[in-house]
Amino acid sequence: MKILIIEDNRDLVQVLSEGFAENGFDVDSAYDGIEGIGKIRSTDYDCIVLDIMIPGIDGYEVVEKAREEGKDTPVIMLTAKDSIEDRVEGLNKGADDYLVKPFDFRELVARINALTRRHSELKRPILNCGPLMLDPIARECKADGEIIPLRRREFDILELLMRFENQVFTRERIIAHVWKKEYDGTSNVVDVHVKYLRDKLRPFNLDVVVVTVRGVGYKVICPAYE
Amino acid sequence: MKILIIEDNRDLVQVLSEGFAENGFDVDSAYDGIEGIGKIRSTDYDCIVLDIMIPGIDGYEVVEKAREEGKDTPVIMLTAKDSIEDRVEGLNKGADDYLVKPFDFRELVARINALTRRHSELKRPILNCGPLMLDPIARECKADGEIIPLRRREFDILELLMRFENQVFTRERIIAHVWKKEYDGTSNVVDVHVKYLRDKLRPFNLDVVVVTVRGVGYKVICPAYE
DNA sequence: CCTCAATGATGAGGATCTTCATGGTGTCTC
DNA sequence: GAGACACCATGAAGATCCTCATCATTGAGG
Repeated sequence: MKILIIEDNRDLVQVLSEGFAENGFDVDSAYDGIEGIGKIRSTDYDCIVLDIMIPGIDGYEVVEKAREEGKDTPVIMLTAKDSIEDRVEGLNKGADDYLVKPFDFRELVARINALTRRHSELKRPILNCGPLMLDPIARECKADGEIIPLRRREFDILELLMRFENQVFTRERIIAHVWKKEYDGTSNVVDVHVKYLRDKLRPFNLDVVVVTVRGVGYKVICPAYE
Repeated sequence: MKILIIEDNRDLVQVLSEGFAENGFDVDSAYDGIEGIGKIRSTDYDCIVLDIMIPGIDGYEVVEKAREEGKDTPVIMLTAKDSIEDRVEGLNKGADDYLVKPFDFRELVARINALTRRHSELKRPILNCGPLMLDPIARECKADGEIIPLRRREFDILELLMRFENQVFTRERIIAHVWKKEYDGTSNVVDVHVKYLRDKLRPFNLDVVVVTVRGVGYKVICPAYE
């Protein structure tokens, strides 16, 4: 299993390389877009881990170029937290999954495995829950083919819950994942955004999808399977 | 020079350790609060790099305990992006500086050097510019002793400019530092927040402190030295 | 000096997010 | 079943942030 890391932070590259090596991956690296493109051209990788903010050609263009040249190697993008929302077009250029910095290394490995496992079938991870569909890359949420415009918090919460369907998340864990900070124990932000989310799903008779688990937290269920 | 890293992400610990070693530091590490406290008790470090979100006892409590026990070793906190604002009290528990993840390794080294150099004199880095004073740890901005309430963006921009007084920052660099994303070239967010900032400084005749450098960006000057 | 174009400043409006207060609902005990 | 309590849902208001359109300023070239 051959992996290419394109990332200008050399320290991060070193950590990742060692981590991957421990996981039995064969690792190669590039420190900017030009070098990255070159390596993609000359070698067949099983997966590419690509930072967006790199010197010269940025990550989006790297994916685009790779795709134009017929490479369909799975690509996981690393992105800073705020870059997500306003880059939807860029995100559509062909990446298969993404991870927000700072991230958990185990999660990165999990996503690489998920992508390479199903490589050659459907790649981009689309989350489904009955008629509800969520595309984390396009950052789109649809029900019955109709786009439901979600705001950042709503989207992030729904994505988290849908990635682990039927698994309960405490407010702490939701805050930690979505807000990337610790829970002070008093705020009810999560509740409020869950309400917003339900309000938007209700017209599709889907608000039951987000279920309250009293005394614990929230989870997403797929009503079709009930 | 002996440094202790308290951080649960073992990969990050390894990167940092190696980086520090290259800089001639003697490195020790702990993976949670309890272990950290223990090591602080038993050893005299020159500096402690401390993540806030660690298992068990969190970073704030570690600093607090260390200070209660009379340790005045400089502490640099690592914090996720959103944790800043609503943790002012926690931040006041005795840390000397902080760094927002994801950060640049060179910046961490620079801050360690700054802290240890002036250890035993004034430690906590207070940024001054004539009558204007900014405390990044307390997240407070004062003029003539009076607190000027700044919002997140305003504070972050002012802090960046004041850390490098008289140095021009382009909108790109400001966006990269404060928003931690790349600049799309169209938005005028920076301009707007600079205006907000000036509006708040004007009552103190301090809006001239933030200077426009036409065609380039903004910088902070200290009018007293003119 | 005048004009034009580029650049920055500003005002207004709206989108999003958060907090707070209140009321409802489930759960436990007696 | 009634009451007490914890937990959750909701409405409303305000804080913060961002976009857009417009106006002012600056600098260059004629």
